[in-house]
Amino acid sequence: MAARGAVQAHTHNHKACIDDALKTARELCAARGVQLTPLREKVLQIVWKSHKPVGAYDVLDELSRSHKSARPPTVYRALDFLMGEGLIHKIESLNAYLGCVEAGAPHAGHFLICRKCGATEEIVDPKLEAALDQAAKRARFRAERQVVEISGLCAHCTG
Amino acid sequence: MAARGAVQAHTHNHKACIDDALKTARELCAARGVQLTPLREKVLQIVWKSHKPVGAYDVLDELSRSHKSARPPTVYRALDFLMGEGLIHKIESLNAYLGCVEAGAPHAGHFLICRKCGATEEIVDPKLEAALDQAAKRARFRAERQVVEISGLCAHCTG
DNA sequence: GGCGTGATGATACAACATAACAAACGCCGC
DNA sequence: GCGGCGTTTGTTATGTTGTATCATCACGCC
Repeated sequence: MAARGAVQAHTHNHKACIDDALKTARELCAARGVQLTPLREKVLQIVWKSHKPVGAYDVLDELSRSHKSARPPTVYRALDFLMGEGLIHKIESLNAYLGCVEAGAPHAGHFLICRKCGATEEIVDPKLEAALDQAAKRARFRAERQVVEISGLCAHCTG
Repeated sequence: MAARGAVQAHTHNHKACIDDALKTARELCAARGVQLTPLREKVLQIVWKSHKPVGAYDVLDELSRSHKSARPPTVYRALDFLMGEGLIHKIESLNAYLGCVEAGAPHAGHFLICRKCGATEEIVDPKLEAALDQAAKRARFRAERQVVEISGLCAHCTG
């Protein structure tokens, strides 16, 4: 499935990737009894346009084409909803947002962010999760949220 | 030494902790031939006033008492200098800054952030570092910077 | 003295995010 | 039908965080 696991951002079929993400989102929201309204779905689609994190005001610019009344709160509310449902992540080090490739499975998001091409890969690594849990446990710290963002150069850009 | 390793933010002698951090900073800057000017040292001292991350504009408020001419660029320039010398870290998830307890030893900063009391502990954990390196390596990603911020409740606040 | 470099002063602005209240919409019980 | 309620969206304004740009100052050096 195009949107799962280690996404090859430079080579994959991104249209299928978006379609899949939107389909998953519709199913999840239906199952949960929450409303993935046209506005929210449009925002999700905009965030998914690439595998690069997108800023809220970029979303707003794009959204404004179809939604003339869109304003910052319009966008932030939609982003908050989507984050609440686990459909997107916020990349804290960039103040930007990214589609979640594991929507539906509760998880912390861990990311590899290429500073050259901007492509950002969400990684799922049990060993890393274990190491994070252990580190918190050692300090008798009750972890609730993990922000793990590794920036550098992706395989494609070092090549 | 008060400022080293796992700081017990709730119990330790913080005055000694600040003094130690400032002393280390002066020594490091002298050794490197860079200028820890009075302005920069004052900013460092303000950041070190607690073990809670402090916002740039909070630094500015505090700095203004002694430096009437201080403006946002004044503060951001000092913070940039201090980060460049590895004397403070930026906590991305809070847009705030924190004194570095391992100044002088190049390292990624990994943090445990208590959402209740705000105390933020910098952790040094070789296993976590190894897990992060491995995760990047597996994706053939050349890591340059790591942002690792775990928020939740500290040992003191879980009771 | 004149020059180069690094640090600070000063003004303006850009980028990111939220507060607060109003209006619209669907749903449900009556 | 319609009145009340919860959810979503509209609207205006403002708060917070961070930079760009150019001027000025201090110091060492030849």
